[in-house]
Amino acid sequence: MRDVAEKAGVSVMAVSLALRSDGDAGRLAPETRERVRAVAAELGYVQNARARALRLGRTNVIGLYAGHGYTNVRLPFFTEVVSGLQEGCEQVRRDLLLHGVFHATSEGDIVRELADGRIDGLVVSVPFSSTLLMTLRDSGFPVVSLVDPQPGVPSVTVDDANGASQIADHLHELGHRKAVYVSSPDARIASAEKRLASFCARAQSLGIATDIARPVDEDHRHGVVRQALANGATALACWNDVSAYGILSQCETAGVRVPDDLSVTGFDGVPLPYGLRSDLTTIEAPWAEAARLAVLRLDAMLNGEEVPALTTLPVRLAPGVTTKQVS
Amino acid sequence: MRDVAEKAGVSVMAVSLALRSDGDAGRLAPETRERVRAVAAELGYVQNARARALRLGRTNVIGLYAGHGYTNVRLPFFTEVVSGLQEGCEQVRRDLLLHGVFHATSEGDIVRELADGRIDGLVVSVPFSSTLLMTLRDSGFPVVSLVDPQPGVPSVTVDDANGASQIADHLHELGHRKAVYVSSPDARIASAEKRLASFCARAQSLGIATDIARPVDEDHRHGVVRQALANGATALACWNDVSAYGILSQCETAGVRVPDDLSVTGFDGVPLPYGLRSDLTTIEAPWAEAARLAVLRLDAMLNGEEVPALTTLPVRLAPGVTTKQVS
DNA sequence: CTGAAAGCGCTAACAG
DNA sequence: CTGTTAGCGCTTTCAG
Repeated sequence: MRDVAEKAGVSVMAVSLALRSDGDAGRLAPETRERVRAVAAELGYVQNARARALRLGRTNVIGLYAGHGYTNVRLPFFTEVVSGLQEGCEQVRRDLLLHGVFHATSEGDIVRELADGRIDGLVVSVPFSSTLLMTLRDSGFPVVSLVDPQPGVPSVTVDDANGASQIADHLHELGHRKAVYVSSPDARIASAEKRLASFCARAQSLGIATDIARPVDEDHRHGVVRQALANGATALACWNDVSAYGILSQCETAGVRVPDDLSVTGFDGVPLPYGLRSDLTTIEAPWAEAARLAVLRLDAMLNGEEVPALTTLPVRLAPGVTTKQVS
Repeated sequence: MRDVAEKAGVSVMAVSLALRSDGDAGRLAPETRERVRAVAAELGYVQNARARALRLGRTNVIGLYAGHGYTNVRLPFFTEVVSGLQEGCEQVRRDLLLHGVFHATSEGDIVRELADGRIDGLVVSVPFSSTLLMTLRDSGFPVVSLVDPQPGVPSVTVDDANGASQIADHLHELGHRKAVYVSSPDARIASAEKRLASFCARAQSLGIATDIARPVDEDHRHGVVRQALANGATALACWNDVSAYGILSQCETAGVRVPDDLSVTGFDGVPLPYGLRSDLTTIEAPWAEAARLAVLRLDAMLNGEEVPALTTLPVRLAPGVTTKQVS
């Protein structure tokens, strides 16, 4: 920068001003400005992001925290989330940092890493209230919660209750009168419990008898399928697609035909790659859009704007071939 | 930091030393060190990454460049690549930056952004020689190329030639004597051309007559399928899985049965989500592993070590149900 | 409209 | 073994 200043016959200050993209445009004579820019281009000068970050107190980078360990983009759900974050980042001209270091370290270390200034703010996706998130929030670090609303943290989520109730409606229309709701083994997951409660409430009012299962592994899922059939259930409503595909896989090994012997539904509705059609009847939730909005919220916070405490996006039923009319 | 120093009754310097994780451990009395650490913990002090980055001249962050626009993690190929990069980053304790800003800007701006110090090095995945990459390389910026080897840049790739030749062998064993190779419409993609050349060479020596197609869109792919059947071809070998799934989709709309009427093969073999089995006969290429190695190479470069110019990973045939014996 | 000085928070040198 | 000095590259006062 000093080189540029010397060669252009101005002060370092002037160079700094001349290269400012939009801010204080009027402070420098257009002529000087252009001359400085020309010299800078000639010398191949690029502003140093590190120095800038230190001086300005921000990096224009936001991070993603999705629990200990790095985010598994192989899970379709996170593929969508990361895609949405990228879209949002492009929109607000920021970069996205995928943290790679907080595996197998203490929670204190993780907070330290997240709040050490390498990012300006964080999108958090943890399924239940975490002390880590609360620590971050209490320290005044800008955080937005995705998926599961967290107290005191602006959140973006989808309408779990409505989705679950749409599933109940769908099954009712198809004539199902006995179902099993396959929920998460971990009862702390807020969104899962919301779906469960909403499904059961709706099912009850529609006259669908509902059992609840919380399978923890493949064997257990196998048992759930057998038990359901033994009890005369005609449908299995799963709390998310991952769980639904697990059930489908067990049905296949057990020789249970879907949807002839049993109807199966999921929740999330993330598109498959390669344009492959998903056959699963599910609730399509706009996770990418939710993630994009989370970035916009975070950006607004960083700009000192007020942001809504909660944004809930609508979901819709996507009928597949895993549900059918009860004969 | 000054607060910590005062409270512990030492100089700022001592604090800096005490908090160093591994480096100069012996320079400070263990006792002082512990005292300082205790005070730091008490005050909730965290080192400022921005200041550190400026002073040390590095950020411990590496970036990914996969062409203009942000990397589409929805493409299974990039899902694998990003996963591999994450694994590598964890291993070398660095973060991964997904750039969000270089969409719709000039190439100069992109180079400026990539080389402005926000990242220490870059993993590049571009299918053919790009001036951007050469500019970066010539400026001495640490770069590793993934997928397509680039002159003067350490590269990690998979054995395209061997994979293509395995496909030819497979088709030959199944009795195919006439095939169409479905390549990329863009003849500049080095890996695609390598696969094409290797397939054709092997096919010829095995006595398989091979036509070449370079379909640009769905209509065109439709034509390729019809033409292939009209010409008596019994197999379509596609240069990658995306292209193969496109062909399969056209076969379906055209009422062409796979593999009864036509065998179809792909290349990449990326696993599908949800444990779904892919039915496509393809070449499994370890892209995640390649990406992980790319990070290790980059890290080695940044540590001033010598790195091999080219690393080629082996691939293997994964037979599916889209190929069968010619009757 | 432009320049000079001060400092963001940290660490590498050198003294003590 | 510890403290002092200087400076990474930039921008924000405050004078000119």
